[in-house]
Amino acid sequence: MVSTSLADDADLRTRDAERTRQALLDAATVEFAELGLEGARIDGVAERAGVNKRLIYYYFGGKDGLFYAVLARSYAGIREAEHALNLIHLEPAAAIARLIEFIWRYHLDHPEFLSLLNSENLCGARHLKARQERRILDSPLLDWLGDVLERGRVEGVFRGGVDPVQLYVSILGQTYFYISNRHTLSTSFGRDLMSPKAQAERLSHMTEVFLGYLLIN
Amino acid sequence: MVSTSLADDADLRTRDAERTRQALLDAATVEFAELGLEGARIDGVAERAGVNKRLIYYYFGGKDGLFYAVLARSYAGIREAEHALNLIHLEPAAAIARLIEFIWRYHLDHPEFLSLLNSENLCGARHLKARQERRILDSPLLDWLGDVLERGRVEGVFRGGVDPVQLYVSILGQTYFYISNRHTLSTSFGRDLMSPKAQAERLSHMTEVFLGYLLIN
Amino acid sequence: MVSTSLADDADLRTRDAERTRQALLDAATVEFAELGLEGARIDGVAERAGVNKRLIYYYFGGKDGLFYAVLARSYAGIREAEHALNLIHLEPAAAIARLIEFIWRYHLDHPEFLSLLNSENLCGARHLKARQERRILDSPLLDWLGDVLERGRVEGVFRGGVDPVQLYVSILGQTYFYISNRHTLSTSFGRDLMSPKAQAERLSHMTEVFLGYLLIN
Amino acid sequence: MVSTSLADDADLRTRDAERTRQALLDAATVEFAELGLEGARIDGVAERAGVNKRLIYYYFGGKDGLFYAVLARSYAGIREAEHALNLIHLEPAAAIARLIEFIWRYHLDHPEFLSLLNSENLCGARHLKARQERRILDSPLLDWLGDVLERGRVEGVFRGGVDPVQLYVSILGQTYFYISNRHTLSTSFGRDLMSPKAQAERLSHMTEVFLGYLLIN
DNA sequence: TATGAATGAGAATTCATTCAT
DNA sequence: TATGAATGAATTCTCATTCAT
Repeated sequence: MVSTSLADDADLRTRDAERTRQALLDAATVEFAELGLEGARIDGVAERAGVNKRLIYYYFGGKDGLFYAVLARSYAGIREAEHALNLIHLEPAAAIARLIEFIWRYHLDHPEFLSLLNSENLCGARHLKARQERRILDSPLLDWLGDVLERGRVEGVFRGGVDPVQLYVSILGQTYFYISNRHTLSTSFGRDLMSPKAQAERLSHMTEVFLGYLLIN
Repeated sequence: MVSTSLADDADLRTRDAERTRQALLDAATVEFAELGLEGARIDGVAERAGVNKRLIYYYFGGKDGLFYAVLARSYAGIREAEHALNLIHLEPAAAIARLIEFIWRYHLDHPEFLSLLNSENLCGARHLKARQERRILDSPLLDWLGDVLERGRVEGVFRGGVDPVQLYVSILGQTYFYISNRHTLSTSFGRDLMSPKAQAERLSHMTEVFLGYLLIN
Repeated sequence: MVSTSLADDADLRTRDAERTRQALLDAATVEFAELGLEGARIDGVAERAGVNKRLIYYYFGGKDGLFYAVLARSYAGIREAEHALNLIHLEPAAAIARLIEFIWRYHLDHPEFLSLLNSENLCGARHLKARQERRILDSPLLDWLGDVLERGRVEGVFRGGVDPVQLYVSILGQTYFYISNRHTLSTSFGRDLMSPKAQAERLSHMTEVFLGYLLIN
Repeated sequence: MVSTSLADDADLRTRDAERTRQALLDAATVEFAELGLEGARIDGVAERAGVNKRLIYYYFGGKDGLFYAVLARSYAGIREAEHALNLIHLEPAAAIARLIEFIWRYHLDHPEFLSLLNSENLCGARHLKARQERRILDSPLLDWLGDVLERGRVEGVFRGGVDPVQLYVSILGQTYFYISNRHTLSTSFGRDLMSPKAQAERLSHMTEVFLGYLLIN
């Protein structure tokens, strides 16, 4: 009853190890998102994870390694979500609307991702540049957006000459800025930007802008 | 162009409170913009300013007081620049183009302002909320944009029903995000986003989007 | 109307100087009493006095000089109060009771004096030892107590062989300790030691003890 | 007598948490007693203890936590010493004399305790009030004194109507004040109050006062 | 794999004091 | 006599990281 087979022991250890890693990543995601790269504390992460802080060094090498792991996992998360999106069988206009809504919802649901990106940009993207894992940065959305724009042009509903990269950045910018800067914006405008009504208005405005721009007549 | 007058140099050593204050604010603006609120160091600011760090406490009370002063001065700077903008005597479409260009140029020329805003948002805008100096947040641009939209609508060139606040935030978002997230974006796209050519393309894209959206026909 | 005679000017200046000195001493007395010698702040004193802190150096040379001045003035205060006490025309027992009451009241009314003495003792009385102003320490009470004890012995009402110094210290100790240690004592006993009732009980207890000890029969 | 065993020295370098804690408490007791709460230095404590100062924060949270720990241990020390005192099998008068002598000796041997209490009172007993560990403050002496007074009264040797709390405070006051204020008192009187002779005289005076007060006839 | 103990460099902040006017 | 500006040395406290087990 006390002894277990060697294989089981190894298994359990492996599973615990993985659980510990995930607990650390979860905790670190919150810590980094709330406090920024510099503001986050190793002790804070360990405490949130309920784990000895020495393990952060064991698993991730240090604070920067941990941050990179968190960031990479966040990118992986959005990549995964993107794959669930299917624009091909939608009409061009509907596809654009769907894309905007997807990005908007994802940013709303994952403000921590925006915060992590801010941190990464503050330090000149040194974590991403250090490791050349370009894969995690490649979004299929860009290609799909290109397809949709082309399809719309061919069908005569969209204007031509639209750079998918520029448009993609514009969509991201409109959602990102609204959410990431909500505190200063709501202080400026004296409005709650995050009420359900405000959210709905924002989404319909964005959709209107981009479709208004793209659609011919 | 680089040299400063002897008088300036000499005066820096004299007991000129205002000059010392400004030197600290200049230094702190750079330090906070480059390293963020948490990453900035009191020693770093003092060294950049060539001033005893004790004076930071003497004049600003502490790191947070200094940050607020820096932020407030940055807001004042953009407010001042805005006043030089004159949209009234322009046709609606030209006024919109001018507005977009103004914001774009200002953000390009003052990336430190974007960084400061990111820092302020990261901490929930606690500095702005602590002092209720709402004045510094009030931009005349919003009113002017409202006027332009209305003028365009009356003249029959712009669509109606456009919320100036939403549009203002959209314009800001498109410029802000491109500049603030340039490091991760350029890593993602493998493009230099800041080359003169890229800048020009970005501006013309943005103008196209918003005018394409607003203009009827 | 604008010009005043030179003499008046000098007078006014002198009077203002004295007022400033007194304001500083008043402020410092409170600051030192509340926070102790080490806990007291030069800035705190200047602020309480509503005076530039440079003047502390001008008038008193520094923190230690200020503390000594405060202490000396406090001693002078109690010496002055003592002179108003007249034990000679009282019967021995009444004189003792009067003496105890006087000390008790003075300590109650001047807890800052106790605190200052504690500070001075903590640093080995270095301020008093540095200047040999023994005069300020000489209390007439000791002589008067000696007289009363002798008178009582001769009249056959008091026991003999009582050392006035020991008795004086005992009386001081009983009042001093109760007041100086009131915070820990009241925490220990869970009683408010400073209510009027508690104060009255304390005084009558002390009087009882010392008269019970001294009186024959 | 002075030398410590090799084992002790070696162990101080090992990772013995309890030993480190005690070393810090010993060092801090001296530092706080000599310099007061405000005058004591974290660096001073660490240096005296031969320990990294970071550990003060690790074990005690900060200066105040350390002070409380020191104070609590000091209270525990006197509580322990008290338990060795046995008054029950002594005659009332002898018991009182024994009690006075015990307190006197304890204060003489532990002047640091008096100093710590002064510090605690200076700050309004905030450390004790913050934690509600009333137990450490409860002395058995008070009950025992009550018993002795009652016994004496019943046996007809002591006067009645004596409040044990008042008497206890009086005894404490007489010993405490003499020792705690020895520097100013000896400066005042120009006598060495701590010579063996002076100590003996003080003890006999105190005993005489309280027995003179209590005993009938 | 996991952990409590320990550390050195550095962080913000404080403080008595002096300078220049 | 008075004052705002300036300073250097401390002082408390923090932090990422390593050690020993």
